[in-house]
Order: sequence, then C-alpha cells, then structure tokens
Amino acid sequence: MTQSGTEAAPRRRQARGERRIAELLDAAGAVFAEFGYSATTTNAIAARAGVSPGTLYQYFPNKDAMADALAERFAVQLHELTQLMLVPGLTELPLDQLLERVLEPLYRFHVENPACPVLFMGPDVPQRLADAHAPLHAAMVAEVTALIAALAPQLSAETLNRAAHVTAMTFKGLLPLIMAVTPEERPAMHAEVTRVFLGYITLVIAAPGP
Amino acid sequence: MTQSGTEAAPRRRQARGERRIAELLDAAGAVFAEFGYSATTTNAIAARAGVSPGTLYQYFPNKDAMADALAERFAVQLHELTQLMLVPGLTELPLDQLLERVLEPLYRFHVENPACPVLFMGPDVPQRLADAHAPLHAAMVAEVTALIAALAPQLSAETLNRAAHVTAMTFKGLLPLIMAVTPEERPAMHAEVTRVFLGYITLVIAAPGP
DNA sequence: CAATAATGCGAGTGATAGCTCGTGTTATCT
DNA sequence: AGATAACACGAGCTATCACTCGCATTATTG
Repeated sequence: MTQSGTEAAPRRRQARGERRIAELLDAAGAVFAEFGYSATTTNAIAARAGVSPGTLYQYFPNKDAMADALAERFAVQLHELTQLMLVPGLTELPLDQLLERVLEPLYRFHVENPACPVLFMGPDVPQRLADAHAPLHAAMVAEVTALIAALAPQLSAETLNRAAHVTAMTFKGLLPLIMAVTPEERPAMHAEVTRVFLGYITLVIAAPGP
Repeated sequence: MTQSGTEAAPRRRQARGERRIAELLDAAGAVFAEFGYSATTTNAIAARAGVSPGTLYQYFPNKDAMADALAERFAVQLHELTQLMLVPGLTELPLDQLLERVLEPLYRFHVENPACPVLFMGPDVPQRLADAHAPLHAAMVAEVTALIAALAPQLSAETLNRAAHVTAMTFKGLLPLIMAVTPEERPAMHAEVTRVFLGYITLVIAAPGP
C-alpha cells in the first residue's frame, strides 16, 4: 500500500495504445461482420489488425469485452446520428421527404458498419450484449413513437407504440437487403424500401382515433 | 466385393431408427433456435433428444449434416404450405383478405418452427447451408412476383422483381417481432404487421406502368 | 542517460466440443 | 433358437480456440 490500496492501477495510456484499440475494434468489426460472433476467433481479429494475440489481450480482457466495446462505439455513433436527424420542423415536411431525411443516414451508417446489425441482432451474441442493446432499441422506438405521434395525434399510446415497434423491426429486417445489393443498385433498392414505410405510415396516420 | 463393389451399404433402417432421426431433428431444431448455429453443441442436441452422442453420430456424420437435414425438412414443409396457399381465384379476393390468406399460414409455421429462420437467415451458418437456402428464397420471391404481377399487370419485370424481394425481406424481418410477443398479443401484432404489407402492396399496385 | 513503464511478440496451455470406438442391447431373419 | 445386423451407450481422443507468460522493444520521466 504505497499510496492507495484499493485504487486500480492508473495505467497511463499512450497515443499509440489508443490507435491500437481503434485498429483492433475496426478489425473486430470486419471479422464479426464476415463470420458472425461465435465463429469469429480472437486470433483472426488480431491477425486482421496485424498484431499478435498477446497485443490484443493487452487492451481487452476477453472476446466479450471486444464486442461490448464495439457495441458501445456503435451506440454512441447512432445516438449522435439520431440527434442530427431530429431537427425542428421535421414533422412539417411531406411524409416522403421526412422518411428520406430519417432513413438515408441510418441506411448509410449500417452499410458502412455491417458489424452493427451482427452484434445487435445476431442470434449467437452473448446474453449480456443483447441486454445492452435493449435500451438502444427502446430509444429508437421512442423516437419513432414521437415522430408518429406528431403525425397522427389521434392515436392511443398503445397503438402508437405498436406501430413504432413494427416500424423499427421493418427497418431492421430490410437492412440486409440494402446491404446485400451492389452499390449501383442501392439507390433503386433504397427508394423501394422507403416506399414500404411510406405505405405503412400512411395507413397508420389515416387510422381513426379511439 | 461380395456383391457389388462400388454400391454403398444398403443399411436397412428400422422403424425405431426413423423415429430417432425425427427426435434428433426435433431436438436440433429446439437447440438451434435457442442458441444459434455455432453455439449449439452436438452433445447438447443429443442430451435434449435423450440419447448419447454416439447415437447421434450413428444417424448423422457431423453437425453440418444435421443442419442440412433439418433445413431440407423445413424446405419441404414450406413448399407444401405454399402449394396449399395458392388456390385458384386467390387474386380475385380483396387485398386485405388475400394477404391474410397468404401470411397467416406462414406466420404460424415459423412460430411453430423457430429454428427455420435461424438456419436460413442466421449470420453464422455454414456457407453451404446459406447456398442451400438460395433456391428456396428464389422460389418464394417467384411466387410473390406472380401474385403481384396478377394484381399489377402494368409493371415491368424488373419492378415486379424488386417489389417481390422487398416484400419477402419485409416478411423475414418482421418474423422475429411476431415470434417474440406473447400468444395473447399475437393477433394484434399479426394484424399490425399485415398492415405493413397492405400499405406497401397498395402503393405498388397504384404505381404507373412503364 | 539511465530508469521505469507502456507496447509488442508468439509459442504454449487449459478447456471445450466435435467426433470415434469398443462394447453391450434389441430387433429381424431363417 | 441361433445368427446377423441395426441400435445404443459413454468414456475418451484430437483439433481448435480463448487466453497466458516470459521476454524484447519502444516511449516517457527525472
């Protein structure tokens, strides 16, 4: 007990270490996206990052911690993206333009980060990771609920909530389709997918109140 | 070479063996649905079926073969289901009734067979299994294409095809939502999900021709 | 320029899971 | 009944993978 017995080691991190962490997370994202969670080996992540397994374990205590850190990074980025989307007057726009504004950045983010859906929606992620995703999903549903509520004030809270859930899951379900097509086909597919939301939300708005 | 050198062993299977195979596939379905493909252990499947690992390997050469056999069983059942759905005069029905007729059996099948989406859509299934799924998906898209074509004859083949793909993926994406809710909530969720298709197909039909 | 600490390596270790094999049991055939 | 073959067992083999450890290298501190 030289200074403070219970306190953890200070571990002053150098700039090189921070870079390594980012590189390792990038590599983990690439490998998770390609093979899924369970089938991804830590040695493969280390190799993809161009470092040895030992180096990986200097920065992350285990495989789960890598997934957690990556998921946390995605959660932060998605939160920032959402804040940018929700500009005042958004609900004043025509529905098709509103949808375009909301959906386009989300599509782009997931296309650029294919590991995100793997970690948040994969069937073989550890339970704790799925739990960590719950608040993020809940926040997304809450945003959608607020949007639909502004467009269809006559609906009950329960109806709104169900519509928001369905909207969110429709988005998640159609993501693979957008990610799968070639970049040339993407705009057309993107437009077609947006029409799913246009059709559904139109119906929701037109529904009679309680 | 007692009888025929190249011919494989005849292996006359007893009724008990057939039952075991079915039990093992049922158990595999339950465990795959619960843990995903990679995280499922063959010992867990054997334990769930109430037999020893050795017995499992008497009927299946390896884990992949189990998934293949299970997927094949699903494919056959889905094909039969589809044939039952496509009765003459189906496209004469009002759109909401048509959708109900088509979607309800599909929902029920997947709720009763949760391993089906895991094997056909999971991110960690072996490549060969994903390939095996391609023709099934293509058949489904072809059926949907034919249905939409009957409803909207003015559309080009390319437009029809894209709409069918989007419809199929929307279905796949919304499946987890239906499977996740409690049986009491299921009818309401079911109806809400059907509205997604109603809204989208309405838009597709209303689109101008080329 | 030491001294100290962070970074980096990669062969090696322990545990896990797919799979085997020798043996025993049950069913079918003559 | 006896012979043959399918069925069943479960301890154990082997390959794989998450993870470790001792040591070398590079950066920061005084």
